[in-house]
Amino acid sequence: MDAPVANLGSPRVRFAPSPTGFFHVGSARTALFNWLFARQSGGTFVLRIEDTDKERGREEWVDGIVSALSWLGLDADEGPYRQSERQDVYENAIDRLWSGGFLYACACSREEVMERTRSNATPGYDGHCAELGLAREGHALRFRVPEQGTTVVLDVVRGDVEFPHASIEDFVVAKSTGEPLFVLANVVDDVDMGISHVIRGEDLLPSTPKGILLWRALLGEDAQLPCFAHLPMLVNERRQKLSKRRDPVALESYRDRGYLPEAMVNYLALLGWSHPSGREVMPVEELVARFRLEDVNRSPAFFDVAKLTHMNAEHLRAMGDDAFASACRPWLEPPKAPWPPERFEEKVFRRMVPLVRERVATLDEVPAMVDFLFLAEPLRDEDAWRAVLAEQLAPAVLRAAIALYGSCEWSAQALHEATAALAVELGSKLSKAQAPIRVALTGRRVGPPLFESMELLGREATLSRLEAALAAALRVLPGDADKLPGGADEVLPAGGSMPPGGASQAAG
RNA sequence: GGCCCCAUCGUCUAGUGGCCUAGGACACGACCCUCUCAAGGUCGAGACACGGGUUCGAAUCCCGUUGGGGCUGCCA
Repeated sequence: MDAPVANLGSPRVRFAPSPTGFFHVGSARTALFNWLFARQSGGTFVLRIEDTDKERGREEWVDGIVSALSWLGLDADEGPYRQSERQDVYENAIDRLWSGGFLYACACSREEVMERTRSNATPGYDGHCAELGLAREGHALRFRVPEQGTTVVLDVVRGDVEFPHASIEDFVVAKSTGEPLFVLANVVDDVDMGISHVIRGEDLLPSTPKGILLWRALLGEDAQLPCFAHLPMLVNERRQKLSKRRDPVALESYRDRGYLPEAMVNYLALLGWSHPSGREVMPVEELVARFRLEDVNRSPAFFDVAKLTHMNAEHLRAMGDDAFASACRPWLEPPKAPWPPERFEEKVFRRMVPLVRERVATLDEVPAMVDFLFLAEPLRDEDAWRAVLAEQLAPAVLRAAIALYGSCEWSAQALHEATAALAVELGSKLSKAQAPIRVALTGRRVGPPLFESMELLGREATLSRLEAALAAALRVLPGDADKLPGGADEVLPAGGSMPPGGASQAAG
């Protein structure tokens, strides 16, 4: 091991996940706070994979960590280092601890340890093997915790936390195979990598005094310890620590559901920290500028998807057309999009961008906003379709619309005016009259502004969809004009002119 | 059980002894705007866990209680 690196110069922090599953939003928050601190202090952000347990780590999980950090934009300055490649460093540390008399070999089986723990008044393992003088080889190695005294954790967010040594058992630092355990490898690496600030979840607070004991055993009683900051836990609605088993915590799933990395970062930053001005929606640069470790609070925070969703909508609305369009990319082709790729028209979509952007909270809502433009027939929301077309006014509106749209100027404004006039003619409000037209064209009762949509859809598709809807409306209203042997073409109003069947005006 | 942490609206939080009849945001409700839906605007309901201290004065400091959580592995 190299000489100790004191807390001089710029800070060095590390994010040290273990690759035991998909990437967790709680891990993302820890990584973010480390990264923010490093960036705002001009420090170094180190990525270290804690894969000392060979039976659990999997390469794909390491890839998951790296890609998740990359998606969030939390770039590491060093690493990833892997503990699995640093065995010699730990063995060397164990040698030194052994020869320094800090360790003893323990031959107790798991069952024996459990019995001793249960029957003994002192917490944890009772130190049974401490004075047996067993050989080092083939045995687990335990750290000899002093019986007297207290170890104090100096924590930036929690203040000084005291742990009486009497409450700390003689913990295992190396397996009987010689492999190091987390608490040892973690400290050895922090020392070796010159880590100045340990920023991690509060669940690690109870193991911190053990780490400090090791740190001092390795470097001496007056060793320069890192500055600790234990972040409040992220909890579920039942106020329990977020769990991979029961809670939706996979970062990837949020990405796949159309959440923006900048929204995720913004939201995560607000869990346990707040901007001094109270501002909530802000770019990452602002987070970097204002983040202070000392301002992190102490109480657990519920990961609230509803608020994340709101944050996402805010970030979406703040995006430029190009950025929004490119963020939409994955949602504009199968399997996320329901239309055949060859029918998609970039120009048409780009015209829709400003209308869509302010109506979606997540990107996976985008396809449903525009699918009617790229599908031969709109996808029908059957409930909406039936309900709207069953209105008494529907056939008249559709007939009049067909007549009007056959000849009017094909622009959103002209269509708006024509439809408004139609409503007046029928003694209806425009808001009511537009409903059957909307459902005829888009299959849904809600969606982007109707007249802009119509302009892009084009006269031909508009008219044929209106006619199909009229036919359907007459079927559900038998009293109106029963029996339509010839289909929609025969129900055009007498005074209406035939549609010229012009070519699509879409995206002209 | 032991050790440790935490405690302001349903949720995230502001608040560091008087500026608090406790502020903001999300969610919720009403209204306005409006071609639907959003967005936006206005308004509304909604919290200092409890009990003792200290103090002229406490959400803020101290003690206790209660509640919640974490840790307690030859996992990390």
